[in-house]
Amino acid sequence: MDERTTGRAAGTEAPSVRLLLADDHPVVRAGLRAVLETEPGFRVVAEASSAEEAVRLAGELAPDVVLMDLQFGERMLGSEATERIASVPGGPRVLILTTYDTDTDILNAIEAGATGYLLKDAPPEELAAAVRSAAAGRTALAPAVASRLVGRMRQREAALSRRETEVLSLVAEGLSNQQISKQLFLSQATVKSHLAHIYTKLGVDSRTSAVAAATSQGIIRR
Amino acid sequence: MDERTTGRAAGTEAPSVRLLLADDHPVVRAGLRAVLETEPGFRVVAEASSAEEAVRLAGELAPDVVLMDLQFGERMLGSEATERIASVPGGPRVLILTTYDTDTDILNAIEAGATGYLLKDAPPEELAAAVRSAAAGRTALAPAVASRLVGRMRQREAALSRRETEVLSLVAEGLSNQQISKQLFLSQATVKSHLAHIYTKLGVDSRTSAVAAATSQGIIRR
DNA sequence: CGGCGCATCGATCGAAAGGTGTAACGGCGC
DNA sequence: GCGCCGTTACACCTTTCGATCGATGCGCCG
Repeated sequence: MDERTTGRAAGTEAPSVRLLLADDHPVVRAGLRAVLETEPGFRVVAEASSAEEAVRLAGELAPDVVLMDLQFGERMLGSEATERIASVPGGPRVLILTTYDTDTDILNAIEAGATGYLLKDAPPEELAAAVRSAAAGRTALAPAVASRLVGRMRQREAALSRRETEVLSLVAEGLSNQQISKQLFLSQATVKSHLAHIYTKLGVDSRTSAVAAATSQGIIRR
Repeated sequence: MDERTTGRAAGTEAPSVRLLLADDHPVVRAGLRAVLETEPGFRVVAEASSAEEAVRLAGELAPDVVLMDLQFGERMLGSEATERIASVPGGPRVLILTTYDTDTDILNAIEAGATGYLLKDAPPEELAAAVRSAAAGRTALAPAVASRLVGRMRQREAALSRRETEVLSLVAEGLSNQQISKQLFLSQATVKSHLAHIYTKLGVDSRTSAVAAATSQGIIRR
């Protein structure tokens, strides 16, 4: 709530946390820079506007923490960049900073090795605290994210197989069983079979409600 | 790329454009502030974190331009706030600044009286230029937005009626014709009738593809 | 005032989708 | 090796959906 100085004295040797900002929105990068550089103990060493650039700069500059967006323009390589950066043993911690909070996004990011997951509507103090936690190696989750995680763990049924997800995606695009069977070189019976399994797993009983459920849970995008 | 001074001399009488930033993300507000205040001729007089606050501050402070987000937390009152601010005769110009660029969003915003429509991934120069245009009363559209608009005008068929949109939304949530009829106190015949019209207008032939088409065109959300 | 679009309801009929049961095959773990 | 799971596939039956005819009342506009 109230502002208070950290326990450590400031004048020792300035152990600033070195940051890399990765986001495709210039405005967001400027905002993060503004918010974080006013806080003591942070130094933004570089900005990346694409996932590829983030991976490259993370390797070259070896920052302490990478603040990473999950949505980069059209392609969603944010999670992949996270994985590549986080896989380096002594490498930077990766803090995900995104607008959305779908279950699968969160899970994927954590599986990719992210140290924390923040939402962009987080207040500056929360942001700064999370970065400090990440720099120290501690996990940092936004409250909204944390509650989603436990809810997700409680009913981990909704794990569709790769094929099922593929079928459901085509359903979401509006294709009929007929069209899906042709596109995937299957019989309609198989498509129906997949759909029946999907319905059971999602607890629904129609293609449209399956799409609705999967979309709200972030299993399929768009 | 390179920094350069503006053509106008700075010392005349400082006719700064007075700005109100309305966005629910603190980081974005800070970013806008950082980007715009480094440019000469802009002054941020206030920030609003909700649509209601934006309307109130716009009335009290009478800024020249309001930079307005369309998505405020859960409810989408951004367009409503735009309408209320823009309806005042001598009032501020409203510049929409959002992440999404769906057709109906753009159309609604412009109908609500917005002077311009920008995307958050716009580079700082484009942003500053748009604000200057808006302050001068000129319309400012992001290139991506402009091209969408003309494409939209070309095939303006897809205008669903209010009732049709309502039905389609329920379809998108996964309800059956039966359930929709009960929820809207209609007969299934009427629901079917609405759907048939919807299919004709959207050029599709199934509920799922109607949802897909409407979603991609931004007619329905989520 | 006579259309026109919108919203409401009805009936019919064929096609599509969903429910249930059954089964084969390959991979993976205990 | 045996069982579980994912993927593929088929048959039969019921329900739902979509397409195509209708029809009525209402408000708006030229």
